[in-house]
Amino acid sequence: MPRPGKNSYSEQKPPYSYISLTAMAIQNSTEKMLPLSDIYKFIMDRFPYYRENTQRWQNSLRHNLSFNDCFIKIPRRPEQPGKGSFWALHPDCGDMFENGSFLRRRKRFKLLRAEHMACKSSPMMHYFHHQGKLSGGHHEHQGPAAAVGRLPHFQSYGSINSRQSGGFKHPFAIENIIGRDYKGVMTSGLPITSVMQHLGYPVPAQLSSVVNSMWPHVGMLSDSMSAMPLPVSSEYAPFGVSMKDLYHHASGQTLPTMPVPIKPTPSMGPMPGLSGLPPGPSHLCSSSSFPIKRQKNVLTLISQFFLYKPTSHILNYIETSC
DNA sequence: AAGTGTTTACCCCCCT
DNA sequence: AGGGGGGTAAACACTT
Repeated sequence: MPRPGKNSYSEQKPPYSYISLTAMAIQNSTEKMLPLSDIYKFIMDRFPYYRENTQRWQNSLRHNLSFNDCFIKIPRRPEQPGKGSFWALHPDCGDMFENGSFLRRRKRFKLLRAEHMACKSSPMMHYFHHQGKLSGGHHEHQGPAAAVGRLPHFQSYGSINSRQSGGFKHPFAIENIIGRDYKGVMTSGLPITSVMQHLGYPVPAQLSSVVNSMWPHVGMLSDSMSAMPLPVSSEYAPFGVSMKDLYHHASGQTLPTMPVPIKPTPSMGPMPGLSGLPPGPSHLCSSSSFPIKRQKNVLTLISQFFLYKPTSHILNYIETSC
């Protein structure tokens, strides 16, 4: 097994699986999705081993893209002509790799049968709905703001991962990728209802007043929702980060050019308090004097309002903003 | 035609 | 031995 990071892989096969390599390529892209040809290019640029026998490994890679549920297809826009679709990571596959390392997956990411059918029949819509899903499972406590954050291309990776792995932030986690670029946006204090309006959802005054009365101090999106970059323009380019930033670990430690296995430190235990709550909107519950149950009712109200929009509306949004 | 995407089959390795 | 993850080959369909 070659040691990654120090020596070139020119002669030896990198220790990463095709799934890992593909995930690296996608996460390394600014838009968190890549056409197949760009995935090839990423791999060949970084791993000379893959500059040979291209037919063999590219066939394997395509097989992995289709076979593994952790990869989803994003159709091209009409103004983006070209062959094939874009490939992205499924929003819930963030904890796929053990200890954040690309060397080994902890488990295969597998959709349930129903989910699989929905995803394969309409991946974009599945992606959207999955991102916005609020009830059940570990999404139970996430509010509508989190749903906003999980809209397609507002956030693509890392929230689940970072939540489950405590304080540990993999260098490819969204927290480390986004960095400071969105801090200004996030601290701008946009009300949730404004975000919804920004996305094209008419917000009745009744709903605004409910939100404002319930959360006079937390109706704003703050920097604690750092995993929820907001659209700053009509252009879809929310992840404009340099490679330097990408490989700069949260601790300030600079990583080698090659991704290396990440060892968790003893301090990487679960986040103190707020068990089960996402790192983003946790303050909605923790700092408010309103009972959590009542807040959840409002969150549910908003989420229903947000999600139960006609498909055409959602599709229109995706078409215009992706 | 070439590239892309899907599916099936078989193999190897590792772990339990 | 059985199961799961991963790699490879190949056939086939579809798209550009």
